[in-house]
Amino acid sequence: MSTDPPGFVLPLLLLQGFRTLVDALHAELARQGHPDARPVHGFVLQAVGPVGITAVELGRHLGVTKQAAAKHVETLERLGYLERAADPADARRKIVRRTGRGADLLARSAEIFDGLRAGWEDALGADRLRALEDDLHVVTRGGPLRLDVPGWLAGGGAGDH
Amino acid sequence: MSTDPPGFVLPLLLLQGFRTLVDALHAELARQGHPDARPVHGFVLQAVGPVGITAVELGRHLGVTKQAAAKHVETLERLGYLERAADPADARRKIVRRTGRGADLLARSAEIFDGLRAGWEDALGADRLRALEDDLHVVTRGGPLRLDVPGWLAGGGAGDH
DNA sequence: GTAAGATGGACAATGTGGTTGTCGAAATAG
DNA sequence: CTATTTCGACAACCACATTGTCCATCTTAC
Repeated sequence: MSTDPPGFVLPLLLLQGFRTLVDALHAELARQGHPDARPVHGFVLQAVGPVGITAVELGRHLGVTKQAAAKHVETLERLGYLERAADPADARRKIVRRTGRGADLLARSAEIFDGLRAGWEDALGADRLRALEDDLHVVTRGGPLRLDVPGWLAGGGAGDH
Repeated sequence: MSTDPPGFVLPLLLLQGFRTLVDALHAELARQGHPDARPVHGFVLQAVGPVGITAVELGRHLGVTKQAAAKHVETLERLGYLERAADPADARRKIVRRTGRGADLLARSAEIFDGLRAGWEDALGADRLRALEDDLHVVTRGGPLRLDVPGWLAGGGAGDH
């Protein structure tokens, strides 16, 4: 048996794997009418959910401040992926909702990811891919999805109010 | 047999796995005298290599502009991880080298990563972890390491001069 | 040997994403 | 009815990346 690889290759492989998938996703999304979509957008749209959400809640879901969340909303609104409406029950709240285009982006993303996964299945075999997923699930304990990755990588302290 | 998970969980698992490892690394690094170390720093120090490098070359290795690379060097110099020296053979070049502290950070990181990998080995079994690494190696084809992750996630176009 | 081009490093300006802090309006608790 | 909390907006600031420009220096061609 050969010797184990050094520990530091593991994180590199994981990051590279993530990047490989996301790059492929956006290459295909661009081809399917979403050239302006960026990796973060999927996270935000996912967090918005089917029923809508407020900026504060959104920030809480994503692990960033409400201001940062509001900025994303503004961007995605400009791109036509989100819309905001007043809440009739609470004049303070403005509900952020996905537009048809936003839903389309998510639907296509899901489909494309399924295709990419099928590609991995061809390369690795169904059993080994399932094992890979199961194992990652074990070691990560399925933490919440957070998109404060930029600042996190660079190292700025995160933390809401 | 149960049905396959949707494709979009795969990238999430990979990212979460990466984050899990890196968070654990830096928690331990902070305990071992490197509280200011941040995820990017390891990438930079690794790219600098044992013999030193110029800012332009560094940027090329990392997939960012020379200005961005120079800023990282400036930061790491301030933290005591890097030092710059004039090249006697070429008055234009300034060689960036790791300091003793920089080498120490890398050494400790390698050691800690080994420990984290051992933890995963305990949780998953040696064979399955090896399979996971091998499989990731297959699907990623071992691309170069790039640290333009922040801008990449957000979506800004990358590209040197 | 000198002139033209390429390379390395620094500086300035800009854009984006994030945070803190503050404020006013509206809902809720007492 | 008042006090507290919550939501959204505005302003300022910082970090990191980009492009563009400029100068010094090395290299190459003539």
